[in-house]
Amino acid sequence: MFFEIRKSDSMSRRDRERLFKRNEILNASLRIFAEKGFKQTTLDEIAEVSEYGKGTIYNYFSNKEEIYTAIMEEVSFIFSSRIKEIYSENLSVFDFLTNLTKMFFEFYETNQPVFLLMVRIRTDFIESDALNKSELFRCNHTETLGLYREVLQNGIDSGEIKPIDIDNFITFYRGALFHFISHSKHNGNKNSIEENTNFIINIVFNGIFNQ
Amino acid sequence: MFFEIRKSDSMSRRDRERLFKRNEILNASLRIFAEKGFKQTTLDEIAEVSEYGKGTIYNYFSNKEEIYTAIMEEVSFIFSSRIKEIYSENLSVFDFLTNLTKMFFEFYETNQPVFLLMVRIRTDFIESDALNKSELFRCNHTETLGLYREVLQNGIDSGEIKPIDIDNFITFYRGALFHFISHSKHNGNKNSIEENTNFIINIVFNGIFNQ
Amino acid sequence: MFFEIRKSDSMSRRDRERLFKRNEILNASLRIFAEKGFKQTTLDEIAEVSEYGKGTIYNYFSNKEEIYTAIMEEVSFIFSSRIKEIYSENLSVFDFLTNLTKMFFEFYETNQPVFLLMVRIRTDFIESDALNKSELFRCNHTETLGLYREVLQNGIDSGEIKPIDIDNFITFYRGALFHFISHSKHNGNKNSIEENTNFIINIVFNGIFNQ
Amino acid sequence: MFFEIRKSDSMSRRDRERLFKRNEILNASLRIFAEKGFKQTTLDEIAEVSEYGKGTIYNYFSNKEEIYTAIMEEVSFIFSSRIKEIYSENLSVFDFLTNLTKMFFEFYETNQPVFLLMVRIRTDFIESDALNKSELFRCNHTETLGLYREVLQNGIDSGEIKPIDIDNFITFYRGALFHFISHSKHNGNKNSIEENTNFIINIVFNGIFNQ
DNA sequence: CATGAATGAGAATTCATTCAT
DNA sequence: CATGAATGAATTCTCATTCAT
Repeated sequence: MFFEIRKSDSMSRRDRERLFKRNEILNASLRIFAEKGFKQTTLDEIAEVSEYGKGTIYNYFSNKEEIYTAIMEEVSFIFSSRIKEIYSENLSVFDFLTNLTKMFFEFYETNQPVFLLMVRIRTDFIESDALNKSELFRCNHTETLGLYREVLQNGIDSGEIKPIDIDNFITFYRGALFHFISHSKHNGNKNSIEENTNFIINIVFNGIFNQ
Repeated sequence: MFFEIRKSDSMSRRDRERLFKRNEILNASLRIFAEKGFKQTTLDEIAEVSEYGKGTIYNYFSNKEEIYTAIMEEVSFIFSSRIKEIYSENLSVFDFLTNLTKMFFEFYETNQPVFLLMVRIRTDFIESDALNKSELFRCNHTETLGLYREVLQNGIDSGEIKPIDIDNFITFYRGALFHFISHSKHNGNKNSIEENTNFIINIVFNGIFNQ
Repeated sequence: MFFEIRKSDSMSRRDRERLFKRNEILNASLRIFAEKGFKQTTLDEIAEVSEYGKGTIYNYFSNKEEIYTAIMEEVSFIFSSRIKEIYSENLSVFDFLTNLTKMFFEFYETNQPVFLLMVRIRTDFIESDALNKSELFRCNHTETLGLYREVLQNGIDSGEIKPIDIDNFITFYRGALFHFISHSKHNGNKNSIEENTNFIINIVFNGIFNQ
Repeated sequence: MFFEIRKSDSMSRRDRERLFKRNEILNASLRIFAEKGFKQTTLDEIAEVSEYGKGTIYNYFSNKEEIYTAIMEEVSFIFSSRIKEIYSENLSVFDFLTNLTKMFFEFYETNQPVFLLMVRIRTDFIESDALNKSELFRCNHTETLGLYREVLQNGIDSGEIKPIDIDNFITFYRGALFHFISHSKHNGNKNSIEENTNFIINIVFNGIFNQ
């Protein structure tokens, strides 16, 4: 499960239970949102999958959008954290992107719905404008971009990579990667994470020209 | 406008008018579908934007899904045609992908909603299963893939490009390109079509490594 | 066809044509009303079956209800006439009802939709209150009842039949007959008109008791 | 009211309440269906008469047809049960039909809408094909017919009644009876149940011939 | 007159949210 | 808190009727 209690020490039993149930609802919702999108997902379904009453859900979230936002914030937080971790290792652009790519593939492997949901947000950003309202979400996004930029700028400065337009490259790379991952299963891709990672990294760093 | 009367010669005035109005409805729907997606789009809105009564819409299409399908079939047909044209010039992989990339950028420039809608389908394929039912749509898709494959295989055989996994490359390339284009405006990309095309082609063919 | 031009002599060509077309519409409507009832029948269907444009129909009738009323008035008129004919022969109750019964069976044979429609009215009398407004319809009904009553009263007076409650008998007899005829096909009844007539007349006049 | 809770012992309060409300909806619908027929009846009206919100109705039935089917199944079940009871007394044809006739008159007296609805089904069988789908309904019908047949066959074998065509007689008798009852009020029939029963039974068993 | 396109009032159905228990 | 019944606003779709050509 994606939503799990992590720092339960400092909480009262009541608070822990509350958080636990809240997470159960989020996990159920996550799966359905990922599969169907925001509008398509009904509260009846969330209630059924989460095995709580429909009314109960409203004790934890004040409306459907809030559930979606909570998920997206957590998702963006997790991704942001993972990226930060990799960033903190002070790697070359090549190693940074290799690790990043591997991390996304692994994430897909273990948390497919979360990943698909993230991809979906990038298209659906209009379906629910909750995200635009979410300070946290935008903040994570901006912060992450900053890390990417820094690594790439260093790579350019050190001569590791060509002096490309950084922001465009980020758009390009993330689009390619997320799309590739989310369509890989559908397209019958049977390669291992390493093979897929190498495939992408190879293209991006060396190109497909022979020589 | 995307839907326009092309071969009106052989039609009666009545038929031409009917087609014209049908196209008006399609053009209006297209914009809204592109912006909001299938489920989000209401018939009231289509009626309002197309400036017809709600009932009138149903004189041209038997339900909402049929409008969506009609659009998608036309969109897929147009893209398929453009790709075929480029393919028929018997170009090298480099020139093929360069022209293709330019074509997609140009398409975005002149028919932004159509392009966005196409991108949306790739995520939304669940929202409406109309597409799965559309023989024409699937057919265009398969045919297009065949062209890609042939060009790439020739490129590999002739030694122009490395012996990459063709299907994975197609997934990668299309994902990258479509995502890049659809996010370029949102990301403040001010480059010309040529600049953007070169940017992408350069990465894909030469990589970002410095030498 | 049920609606046919009968007295066309005194009419101008224009009037004859008008009447002819009006009848075509009525004949088409009749079939559909008989099969589906008033509400279920759409003007689109009437237009299609009658092979006239929807608008044309409104040149002959000012609304759907008027078509229905026109049919009902004609139907009630025809039945009323047939009953009058039989009545005018001054028959015994036995012969009167025998002829009447035979007539209804024959009518069903040649004009099944008309007959079914008539039966339907007896249940549907609420669906369209047109009938309540139709003076002619009520008039035919009353007149017919009068004939029945007279024949039966004469039969009672002459000692042919028992002194039964006349109005109740009429209700009973008509209900039985109409229901029997309209369900006969559905129930797999393969008897000839004579056999069916005898069957009913026999029960009504002699009863089913053995002796 | 027609729908009432009968075996509430084994149910929880919640289930009892749910059943109670479901019955309220059915009773309201029954009246309207009887008066107007299936198509004519709107959910707005059912909601209004049953004094529930329109949405509430959908918590108990998944669509309008299901309400109609539920009613028809119950109606057919009740009638079937009553007929079985009378059948189980092993009566002569005369007593069987007398009791049956009385039962139908009594039923009309206490549950007029239910009776009218039943009569309506016999004409409307096309309006909603729900009935064709209802196994239970067809089953009750077939079973009931079987009882009629058995009683009549015994009557023929024992010499009580003439050797008539049984199926045709059933069609005749039921048509006559149902029509008579449903039109009696409308026709100003003021007789008691006994008088009406005797009237019909007398005709059917002894005929109207004077000796 | 003939036509069929245009229309909107009306009907069924869905679903987020409220609320009494 | 937990629950699910109640609700009505919103949505899709139908169809009698009008009207311009």
